[in-house]
Amino acid sequence: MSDRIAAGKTADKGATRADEVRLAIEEDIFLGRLRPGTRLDEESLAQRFNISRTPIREAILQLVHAGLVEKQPRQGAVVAPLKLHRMVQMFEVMSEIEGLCARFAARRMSEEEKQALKHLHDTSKAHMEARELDAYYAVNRSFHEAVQAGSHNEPLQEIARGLFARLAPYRRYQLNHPNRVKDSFTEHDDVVEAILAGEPEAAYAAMRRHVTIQIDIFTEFVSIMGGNEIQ
Amino acid sequence: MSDRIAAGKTADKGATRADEVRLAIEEDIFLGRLRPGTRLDEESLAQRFNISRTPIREAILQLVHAGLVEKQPRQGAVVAPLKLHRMVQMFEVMSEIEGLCARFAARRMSEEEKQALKHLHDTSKAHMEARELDAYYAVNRSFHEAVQAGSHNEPLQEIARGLFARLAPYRRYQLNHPNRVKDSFTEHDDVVEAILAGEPEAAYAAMRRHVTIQIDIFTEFVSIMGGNEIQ
DNA sequence: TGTCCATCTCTTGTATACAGAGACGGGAGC
DNA sequence: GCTCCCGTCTCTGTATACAAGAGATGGACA
Repeated sequence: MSDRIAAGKTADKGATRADEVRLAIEEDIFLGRLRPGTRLDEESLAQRFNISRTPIREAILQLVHAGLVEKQPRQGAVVAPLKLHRMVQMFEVMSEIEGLCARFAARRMSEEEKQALKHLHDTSKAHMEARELDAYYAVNRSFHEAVQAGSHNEPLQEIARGLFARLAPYRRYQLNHPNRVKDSFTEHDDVVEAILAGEPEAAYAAMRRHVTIQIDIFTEFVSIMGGNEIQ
Repeated sequence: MSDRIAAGKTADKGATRADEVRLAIEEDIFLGRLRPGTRLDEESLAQRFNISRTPIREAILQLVHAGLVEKQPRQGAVVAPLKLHRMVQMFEVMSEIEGLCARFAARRMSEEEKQALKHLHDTSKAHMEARELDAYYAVNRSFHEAVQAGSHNEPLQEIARGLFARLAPYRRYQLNHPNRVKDSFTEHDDVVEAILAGEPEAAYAAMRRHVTIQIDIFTEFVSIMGGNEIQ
């Protein structure tokens, strides 16, 4: 049964093989085991998961429509390599989308949600002070997800998740920027404050600034690398 | 070859049968030939297009990920019926996304693009005065697409297109609202003016208002119908 | 007569076989 | 020695056959 699927989190009960494969490949992309540009060969994937090509094809199609994989008729699929200018555009949209989430969150979060958000933020502070990078970034992701959920707008959350997924493989590049963790925490601080105080525009501005700074760091990184296509 | 595909626009040269089927079904949904809630039976679709179930399944999967179709494992696919509160949320996001497009457009549109937008707007005025409803709404769509393209941000355009596609089957309901065409034109007028003048925030506000009004009309329509699920 | 259970059928999910389009390499010609 | 063309070969796209789950239907029992 599910032992046929080698990697990744276990899928839901009612899920099909295709879904399990999709989750596994998705995780491989997130974690960098599959780098952008890597070819996805149907036959070898079929062998790896010990199933036929049919569900593999379906999984790949789903990934194509999630934007994680690119595919051209009769020329196979590769993990989507993002062109630089497109990635900058995506960050640009991301900053607005996340800002929007924060604006809604400031208006709509329940007291429980606000407390949960504050708790997440406090946790990340502990990780920051202990210099636990990986833990900090894990909580960081939860933080953003909490704000997104706080928007109480599902389509908006889906858009945010989609953008996040497509940018995820590139986020690790900013890990090593000097003082990034400390600055990031300070920016989060502004966001939390505005949301807890129920100030939509301040929350929007703070979150937008936070994500925009990531664009700066990213383009800075790219200009050092000098490449037009990151892989 | 392509004569196997009965309906819709002809697909690209390199396209697969699955792509052709997807386009055909997409158009059926847009034009209301397939109403939300309609079951998509793989076998009968295969017969209709005179191909096997395999490409049909791929087409359906693509539609699922475009949000036009919903699917549960082993229970088939139906044209996505939107829950009311979800639809309102989508309009809510749409107003922000289109507002964002307008904001970017005001900053980034070239002189040629601005002239083309103005020309579209003038054309719609003629249709309005001649009371040519269908023509007006066709140009209306082009108008919105022009603004989206003017944002010069592809991911943003994709998001806007996706939302538009999912809302398209429901838009026709506002056709008959009293004075809607005239009001709509006036709202467009504000948008055009702001964009031509290069005023991002005014363009954002005008476009946001324009789409928000559609939400009002829509909810008004729904409250008259009284249903929780529109079909 | 109503309800519950078993079976049956219909539809989807998966496997496998086949066909066709590009890619790649070898050989021939310049 | 280099280039171009043709054949082969691999991989994707499609068809078809098979398996399995979900809902329907009918019968039996209360």
